[in-house]
Amino acid sequence: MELASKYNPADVEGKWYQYWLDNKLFSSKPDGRKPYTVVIPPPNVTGVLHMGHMLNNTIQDILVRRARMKGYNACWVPGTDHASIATEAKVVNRLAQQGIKKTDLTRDEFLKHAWEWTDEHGGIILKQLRKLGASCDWDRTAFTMDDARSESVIKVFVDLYNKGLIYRGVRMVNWDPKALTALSDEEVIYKEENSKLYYLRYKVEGDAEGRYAIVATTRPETIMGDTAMCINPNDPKNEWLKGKKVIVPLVNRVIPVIEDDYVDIEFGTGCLKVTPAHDVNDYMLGEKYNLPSIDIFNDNGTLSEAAGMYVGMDRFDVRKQIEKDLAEADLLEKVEAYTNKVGCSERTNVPIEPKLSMQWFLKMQHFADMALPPVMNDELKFYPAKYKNTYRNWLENIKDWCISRQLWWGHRIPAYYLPEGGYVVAENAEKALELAKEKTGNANLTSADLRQDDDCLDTWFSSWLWPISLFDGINNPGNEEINYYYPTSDLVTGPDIIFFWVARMIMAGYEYLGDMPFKNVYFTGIVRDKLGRKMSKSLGNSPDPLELIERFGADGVRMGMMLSAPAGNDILFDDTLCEQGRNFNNKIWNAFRLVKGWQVADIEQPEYAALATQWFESMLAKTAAEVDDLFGKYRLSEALMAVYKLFWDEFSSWYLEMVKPAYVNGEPQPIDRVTYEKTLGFFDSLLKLLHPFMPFITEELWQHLYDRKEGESLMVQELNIPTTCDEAIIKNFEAVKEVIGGIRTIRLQKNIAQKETLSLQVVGENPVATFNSVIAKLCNLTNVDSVENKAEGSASFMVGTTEYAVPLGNLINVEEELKKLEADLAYNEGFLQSVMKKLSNEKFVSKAPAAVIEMERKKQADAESKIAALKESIAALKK
RNA sequence: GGGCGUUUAGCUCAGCUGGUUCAGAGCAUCUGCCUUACAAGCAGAGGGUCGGCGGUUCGAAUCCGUCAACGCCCACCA
Repeated sequence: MELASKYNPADVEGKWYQYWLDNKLFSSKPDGRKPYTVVIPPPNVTGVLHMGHMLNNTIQDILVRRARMKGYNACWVPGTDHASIATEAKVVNRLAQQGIKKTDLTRDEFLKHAWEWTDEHGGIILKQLRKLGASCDWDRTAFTMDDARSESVIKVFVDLYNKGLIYRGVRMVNWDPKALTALSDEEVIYKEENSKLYYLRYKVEGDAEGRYAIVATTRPETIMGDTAMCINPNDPKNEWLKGKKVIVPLVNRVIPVIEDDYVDIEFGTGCLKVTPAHDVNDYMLGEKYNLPSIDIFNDNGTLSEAAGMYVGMDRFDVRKQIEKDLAEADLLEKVEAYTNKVGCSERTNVPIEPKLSMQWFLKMQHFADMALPPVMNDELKFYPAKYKNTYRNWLENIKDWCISRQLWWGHRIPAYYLPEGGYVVAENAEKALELAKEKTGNANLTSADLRQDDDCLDTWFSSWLWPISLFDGINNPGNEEINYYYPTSDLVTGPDIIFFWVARMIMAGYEYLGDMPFKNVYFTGIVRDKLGRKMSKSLGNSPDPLELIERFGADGVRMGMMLSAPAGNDILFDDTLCEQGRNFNNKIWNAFRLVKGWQVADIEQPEYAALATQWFESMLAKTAAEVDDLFGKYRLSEALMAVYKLFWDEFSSWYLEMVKPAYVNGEPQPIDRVTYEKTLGFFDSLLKLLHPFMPFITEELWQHLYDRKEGESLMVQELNIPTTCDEAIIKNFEAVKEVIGGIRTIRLQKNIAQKETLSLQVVGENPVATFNSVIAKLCNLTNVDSVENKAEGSASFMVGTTEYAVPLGNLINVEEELKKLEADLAYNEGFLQSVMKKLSNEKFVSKAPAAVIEMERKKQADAESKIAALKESIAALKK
């Protein structure tokens, strides 16, 4: 077989992915094996793959593939999320481009457009994941708005309503004036903003001196909604305002001065304007003091009729205008620069408007009580564990969840209003009608008399059921799949959705299955550029994942992602990481070329090769054990590094160099069969260890390693490398490496080519004598001799307490050699001194554990023997 | 305003309950090599007073206190 000297991923990736699909290797059905289940964090249906998805899905694929090879029935369920606000916004924009306004359409017409959009763009991202190698069971692909999921959502809503956990009420909610919907608290992002603090003059009614109360506000455009002014009762400077009435500037409405210690005496003038309809705190004051509430805004953020002024203008235009008007009327005391936090919609990015409105809420205390303990006591583990604090903090301060959204794209709330007021909640219109008849006692009601609530549910109200609804556990409780796959094993997601999603899935899990939805949560970091900036479209610093895959191969990119991605740490992504991944692929490729290029003969196995295989067998076992341990701790990048070093350093640089047959007279020699078979076996094991990280190249090489049958695949081989190793041989070999390194250094310093043979002298006992044949081969030595005294004119070095010398005759520069030895001597004498200082410290000797003292004594003895040897060498040179 | 976390070689990070030769890895850097698997490579080398200060201890990167810088989360300050 001829192989190019460079690995070309494009030649193999598509081929093997199709092969895996054709052989149904990703597919999972309940069976007698233990399940290993992962549900994908469903990307937005209209989303496009970005680096965050790459990281997240690479990790999932690594975990899934490894579990599969460890003998689990691995099931990775893919799917997408309908993302109501984001998708609806996209559909509205597209319609706008066609000159169609949403308000011109009926709900059904709009939904038709939305489904068209979904069918067109939906699932692109899932296709892209295949390029990455994701081993999802695609037959299970789900959508949060498909029939089974929708039915589950509605069932759950009805159930929670019947349990008394869902209620409807008028509350101050976060209103998104662009998306025209309420948002949950979690969907509001507070941003620092440079704004102004306006000091407004409120004339005091009937004050003989014509005095003003000065109110500081950031939102002068809301004065039309003022229904009181509030002072702190303990504020001496505003004592004079008690019991007075003031006149709202421009508006000329007379409002009372009320007193509440909510007001901060230190802030501004200590006078607070109270606008119950447009501020959460003011709303509370309004409730408390029974103030009227004037809603001056329309849903889109323009001023309403109720404002009486500036009607129809946008809220921010009004702010500019009213500043002018106030100044003209001499009612503006001053304006100060001010930074404050403004809540913005997570989706549309516009400042949210606190708004009083009728919404549906889910009572959360009940869920919080269930969801907190299992995480705190590590039944359900978070990696990294620091997120337990974040989780706890949220649950301990839980607020009710506003679950209604004024959107059409989503699950419509199954509440039906009765003609004479009131409503019923039911899974469908028929059941609603029955209930309605019961409730009203009117048997003549028809479904036309009922009006279904127009609102949709929050997207997360469907995603929180994801681990259950994917296995139809809501519609079909106790079915075979839910029993088998639930609880799922690992969830891989970002910490940014710990409240939105993770916490709520835990809640739903305990509510509906009485058990956790997953056993472990792996929180990934955020993918940033190498300067630490978040990747964003506007910065243009976000690479296109598919282009990266083209440049470096999927395996190269996967490795690039994983090389620096410890759980919970942000990864600073840089193309050079992928380059490293690509280079590694090439290394594997070329090692394979070497091995498969050997001629095999039935000749005796050389001693050095026998030693090499023994040693590598142990290294392999040791690393396999290490990798097991690291996977157990979800330290994936370290596991990858361990395998990387095993392959590159131990296997390629040491093992292959040791067993590689020599050339004689320009002719390659054959390798003995025993070593050859062992080497193929090692390669097989290495490919298995590597496969979860780099599935494509490993499959390609595995297929060529031996003759394989159609349908066979590395991805379903069992990863069962023995993990017991011979520590002694590993330790001895470390010394061998040092000896070889010492000789190589001498060659380099003296500029002696590898072709020229040398000999090695070991002064005194040779602790690595068993490896002489290995040392001789790698260093091109004619002989390794044990001597009493090294030859004159030799370059020497020490490994441990043993001195090694390479006779070089007149090549030796005595001056240089002396300098080197003396530096070595000085170092060892200094070291001995520090050890002696410790040992002569009575407190140390009396208090430190015996083992530690023993260690120090050994250090002392070793140093002394080294010093003696060095002194001897120096004396010999000086002769 | 609270809470959490980070600070170890040029970069990204390991260093678990304090003690196996005065701190490790990968990348990058430097030196020498186009040696018939691989220059996307090979061989070798250099590089850190473990953020500052103080304490506990025979002994601290590792424990405690404090300060500083950075980051994240939560919170209604107009």
